[in-house]
Amino acid sequence: MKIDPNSNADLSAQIAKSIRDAIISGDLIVDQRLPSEAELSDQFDVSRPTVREALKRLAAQSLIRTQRGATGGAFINKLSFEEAYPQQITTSTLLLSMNAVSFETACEARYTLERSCAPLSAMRRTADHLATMRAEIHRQSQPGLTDEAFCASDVAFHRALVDGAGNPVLSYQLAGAVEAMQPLMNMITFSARDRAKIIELHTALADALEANNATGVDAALAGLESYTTNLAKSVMEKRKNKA
Amino acid sequence: MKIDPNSNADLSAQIAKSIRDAIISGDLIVDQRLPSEAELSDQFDVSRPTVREALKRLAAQSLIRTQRGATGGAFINKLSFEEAYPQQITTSTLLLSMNAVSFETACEARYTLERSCAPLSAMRRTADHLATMRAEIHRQSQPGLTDEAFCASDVAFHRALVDGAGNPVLSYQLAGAVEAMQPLMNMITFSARDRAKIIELHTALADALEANNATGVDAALAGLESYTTNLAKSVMEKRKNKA
DNA sequence: AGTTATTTAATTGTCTGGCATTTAAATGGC
DNA sequence: GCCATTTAAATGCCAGACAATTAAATAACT
Repeated sequence: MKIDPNSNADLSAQIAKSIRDAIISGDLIVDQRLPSEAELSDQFDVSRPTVREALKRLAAQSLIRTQRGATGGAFINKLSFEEAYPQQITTSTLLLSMNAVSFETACEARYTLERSCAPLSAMRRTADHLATMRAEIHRQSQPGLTDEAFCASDVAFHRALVDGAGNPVLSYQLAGAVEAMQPLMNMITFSARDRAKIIELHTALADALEANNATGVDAALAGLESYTTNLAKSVMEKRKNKA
Repeated sequence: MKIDPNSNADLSAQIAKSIRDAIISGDLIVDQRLPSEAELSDQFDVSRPTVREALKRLAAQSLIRTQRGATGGAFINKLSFEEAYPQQITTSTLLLSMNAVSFETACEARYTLERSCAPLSAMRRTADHLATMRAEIHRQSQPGLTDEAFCASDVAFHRALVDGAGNPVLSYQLAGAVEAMQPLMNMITFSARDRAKIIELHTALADALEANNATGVDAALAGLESYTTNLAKSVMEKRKNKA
């Protein structure tokens, strides 16, 4: 392994890329131990701090994990869906907040993706998924619930719907879309009347899912999308008038 | 800012988290300059190498960029969709290869998501999107094309379809699903007959898109999914018999 | 005065060397 | 054979230094 010291990229970035490529290509496999930091600095002909910076880059992407002690070192990490979730959500959240994506666009994407899960979920959802959704509906109808808690429950409800499709890849992809919307949703203050309407649609959704009725689920989601969008629009309108 | 030296997490990880949280919460805004490494090491009461490791972690997630020189430093990076794409693809690819996701599951997720874009794309696709797709179809019918090139063209074709929906959030979410499939698709060797069938379905898809016919697009995608799945199944079958 | 060349200061990038901490294995005593 | 101790290997962290880069301040020259 050799590194070009005349490249405009950092040495640590080059080394990280070199190792990352080896992981992606399959040259390094899960749980395999990388050479020690001292050995790596020999191989790449750089100092140990530089190697360490490279390893931290990889650790930030959950590509490796490190362990101290005699048999320690850096190991290729088995990237799990559970680990990838938060990163996906963080990235999606920042993308939305930094790129001035309109509420409509984000909402459209979210419901478009979610509706695609409806047929599968209507087919495969288990009793557990249904129970989770009913429980969240119940929580949502509690009076003293804060807006944040209401939104969190909303996320949990929709996640159960998505998970009902029984496809982990789908769940992963949807996590970003659904959870990243939460900060945006939190900006909307839900009145008691709005909550009742949302709960009504959630109940219709759960009923349809219980009856394995894909069309009904889809209709409920469409209803939610249009209601949410209109709600957001009127909230924005009010704010503009006040200011 | 204070860091707990007794936590089981690395100091650099804690510092990175502290800064990352400040970015997510909006305390640090785009293009804002972080304190210099020397100042940060004072503030967090750690050494400069430790601060640097923290900054490299953030750089690995494209959350900051650094610049050398008198007015240099670390700046909060505006995370763009373009930057986020490759990371999303890398993560999706590794998730598939490390978690023994079956071809069927991955394929189902990919086409489920893609079909959800069909109605929007049939409504909004521009002439450009259509031209890209026609061009890719033409490339796919070239005789001497390698399997890799054929798959790459396939990806470009489907990406044009997704982009046609005119929703950047949707395009971003789909990028992972579509592109991460490519390595799996590459494992299938396409015979001339298979390619002809795929091109036929692509043509039908483009025709339906040109006619703003959402149902037609959806049908073509459904056809592609079942054809691809069956193809993969028979390839796996043959391999098993040989071995 | 205006323009160009030079110096200076600030900052990141990298290296050397070292010590602290953690962990498992080797060693030794019973 | 079992338990306590030592040892060695590895990561985690630090101090200090120098190199490279960059922009601004300064000086020199026309």
